[in-house]
Amino acid sequence: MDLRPHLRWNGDSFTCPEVLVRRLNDGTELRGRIVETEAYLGPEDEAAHSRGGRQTPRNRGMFMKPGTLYVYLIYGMYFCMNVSSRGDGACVLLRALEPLGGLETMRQLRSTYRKGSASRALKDRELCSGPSKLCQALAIDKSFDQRDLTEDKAVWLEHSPPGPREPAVVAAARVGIGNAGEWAQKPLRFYLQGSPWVSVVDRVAEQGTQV
DNA sequence: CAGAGGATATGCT
DNA sequence: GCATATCCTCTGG
Repeated sequence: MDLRPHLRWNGDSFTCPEVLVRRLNDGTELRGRIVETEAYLGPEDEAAHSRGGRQTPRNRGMFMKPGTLYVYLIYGMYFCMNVSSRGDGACVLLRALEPLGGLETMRQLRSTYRKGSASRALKDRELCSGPSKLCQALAIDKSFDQRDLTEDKAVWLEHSPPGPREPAVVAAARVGIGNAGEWAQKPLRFYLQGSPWVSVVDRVAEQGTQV
């Protein structure tokens, strides 16, 4: 298994996007195809939590072996899910999934965590179109931090069957990192062009993308 | 549709 | 104290 998805997504061998599977305690399996990621390159990356090589209790998973999960709490109330990609502080943030199975359970999980929970039913596109949304939809929380994605019984990756055409991948600036200098501009966010499941579409970046 | 504001744990100055 | 790899609700055009 290639556990350096940001290289896969960047390279010319992007033919088999991965499917993330989450098995709940009751046996329900939730499935989503990864359609958007961000790469964080490690100590040199000013926008990464591992910048400067600093290790804290929070970011320890970034420095563990490739395939280790780094799940952290953001803004005091949401989770983000990353996969360590080299073991030196580099990782991949999962930003959006195309829901493939267990959508009703995802909808339930999402509304449970949401604020005014009594409100409207969520559309399919609202289930996994953001890093913290997908954590809610798949019931991923801090207890998954530092787990091994290649060994865990509750969460793993599967290859999705190759489609008729290679999907075009857009490389765009990462989201939500305004204060990281030149690193904020680098095209380290990758998503499937035209996918309705991504969190943020960058029309300008798509102009420069070779299809 | 765009923008403002709130919730609030963790790490840094 | 202050910023942050976010999301949701409310308001105004």
